[in-house]
Amino acid sequence: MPELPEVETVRDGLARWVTGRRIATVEVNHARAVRRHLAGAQDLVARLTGARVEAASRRGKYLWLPLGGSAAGSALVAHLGMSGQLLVQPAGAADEKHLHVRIGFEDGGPELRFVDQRTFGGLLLDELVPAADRPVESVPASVAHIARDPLDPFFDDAGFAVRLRRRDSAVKRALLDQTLVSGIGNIYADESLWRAELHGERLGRTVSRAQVAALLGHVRDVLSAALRAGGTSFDALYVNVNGQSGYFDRSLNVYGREGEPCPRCGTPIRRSAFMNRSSFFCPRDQRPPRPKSAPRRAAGVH
DNA sequence: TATTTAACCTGGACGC
DNA sequence: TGCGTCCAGGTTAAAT
Repeated sequence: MPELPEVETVRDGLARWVTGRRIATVEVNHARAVRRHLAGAQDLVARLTGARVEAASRRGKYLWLPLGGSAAGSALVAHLGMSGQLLVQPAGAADEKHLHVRIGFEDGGPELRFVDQRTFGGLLLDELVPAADRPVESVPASVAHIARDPLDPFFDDAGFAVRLRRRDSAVKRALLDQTLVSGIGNIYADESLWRAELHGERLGRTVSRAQVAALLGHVRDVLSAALRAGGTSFDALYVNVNGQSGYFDRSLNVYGREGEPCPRCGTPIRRSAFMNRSSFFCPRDQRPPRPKSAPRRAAGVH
């Protein structure tokens, strides 16, 4: 699934292959893929046509291409959802089964394709606005609510710790909250918590400052290692812009490894349901929090 | 206000 | 073989 390392790998590919090129044609085959562009597919096509791609940027799991020329001040924003792909393909290559948007360029070179099996992802054209915490930086308005990611040099470690430790909900829920810290999904949340020897259901307010600092360090280690491996792929659902899979899945310690021995202590990895998805953890190294005790009856009352 | 849940979506795995 | 059910999970609107 595309989390930060996968999205960054795609961003890097877009920077190499698409930057500096002028858009000639845009074809939208599936309206759901542009549902977040509220003005509609026709408006998206009209505004993109003739625009020049100036760069490829990212915040968390969101990608965007700042535009110049007729669309200056705006950006083509993409989110890959769970199965979205941005592919750079020769213009004559066979269409993918779930090809939803095709963007051709004036130079006649490779085209940019948005392919998405589950259509949780999508594209939109949006205005760029100054970042709230650093106005010299601009982000699409639709991405402004997303926090910086832990690999961002302007990520605020102390602010993250304060907000996390104020929470009356689970640490894993906080890691997945993109308005608190971005780029982390289910896979890297479980891997980071395992490395930090923290159970994901521990409440934020029970975690010490030192534990938060250590957790952030592990998050950065996991994300960086996955980035070096080109991301994690379990199937053909995540690929870079050239259609190649990453290989970090070979380095996963707990995710998807129910019943296998914990690489640290040998205890079988356990799986549990959490937030409508699966959590994988070592029951020995990551002690679950004690369940909340039932409210005591007042003395003498039956 | 803070927190949690459900819906969206498709294809593969699995049981019968 | 074919059918039905479950599962994967990022985001957000709705519910609690």
